[in-house]
Amino acid sequence: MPELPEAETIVRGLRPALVGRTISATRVVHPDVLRESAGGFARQVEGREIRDVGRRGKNVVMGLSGDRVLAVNLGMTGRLLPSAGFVGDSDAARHPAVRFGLDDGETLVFDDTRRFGTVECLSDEEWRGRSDRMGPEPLDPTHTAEDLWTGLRASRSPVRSWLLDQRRIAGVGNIYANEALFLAGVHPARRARSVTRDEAVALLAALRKVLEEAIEAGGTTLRDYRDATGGEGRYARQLLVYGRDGEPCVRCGGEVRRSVFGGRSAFHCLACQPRRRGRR
DNA sequence: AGTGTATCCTGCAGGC
DNA sequence: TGCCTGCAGGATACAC
Repeated sequence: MPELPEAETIVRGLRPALVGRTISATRVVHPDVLRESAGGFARQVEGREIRDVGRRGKNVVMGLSGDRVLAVNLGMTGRLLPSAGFVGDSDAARHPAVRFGLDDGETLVFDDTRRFGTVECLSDEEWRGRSDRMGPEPLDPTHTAEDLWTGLRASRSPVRSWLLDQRRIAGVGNIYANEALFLAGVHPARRARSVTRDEAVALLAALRKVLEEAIEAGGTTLRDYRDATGGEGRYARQLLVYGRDGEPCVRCGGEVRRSVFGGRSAFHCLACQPRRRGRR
C-alpha cells in the first residue's frame, strides 16, 4: 500500500495527536508484526514520551524519550489510527495488530489486514544504521539529478526495479515509479544504465511532481489505504497509467499496456515510452 | 550482480 | 450461491 505520499499524509495527521503524549500501555494482538517478543516490545515503549513524528522513505518514525525510536513500516495494508481526531468510518480498524494506550486516555492502533507491516522499537543508533542503509529522499533538494544519474548508470537492472529498491532511493513504490516513468517518457523495463542525463533530469522532476501532487491529494487509495482520520486519499483519480491496462494514453491516445517483471505489474504507454530510444 | 520464484497474510473481483 | 483463480501500494530469502 503505502508509499512515500501515503506515509507523509499519515505522519501529518498523526503529529498533532501524538507529540507530547506518553505511551502508557501496549496490547499486542498479532505478534507477527513485531521483531521481538510482545513482552520485550512493551517494556521498550511503555512509559516513553513521543517527542516527534516523522517519515523516512515509506516508514513512519516516532522519536521517543530515552533515545529510542518507534519505526513503523506499513507494508501493503498497514494503517495508523489515533482515536483523537479520528472521524472516519468506525470500521477502519478491523484488523488491529498493536494497540497503544496514551496518557491522555486516547489510543493509537496499528491495523494491518495482511500483516506484512512491522512495528519496531530501536535504539537511536540502530535506527541510524537502518536509515543509513536507505537511499536518498527524492524530495530532498540536496539530492540532484546528477546524483540520480550516477546511481542509475551503475546498474544493469530495469529502471522500474531500480526505483523500487529502497537502498537506491527511498519511498518510491510501484504506483509512483510507474507514474514517474510515464511522465519522463522512459520505458519501465529499460536498463537503468541506459537512462541518459537528460532523461535522469526528467525522471527526477517527474518523481517530485508525482510525489508532491500525491501528498497534496492525501495519497492514493486503491483499496486499503486510509489516512490518520480513516479517510481515503484522492490521488487515484489522477493516475495516468497505473492500473490502466488497455486504456488509451491520456497524452497521445496510444495504448497503455500492463507487463510483469520483477514479480510485479508495470504499466506504460506503447508510444510515449518506447523500449528503445529514437523518438520522444 | 541480476532475476525469477517463493514466502509471509487476507480479501476481493471475476469466471464458471 | 459456491468454488476457483488471480491479483494487490512491500520486503526478504533463496537458487541459479
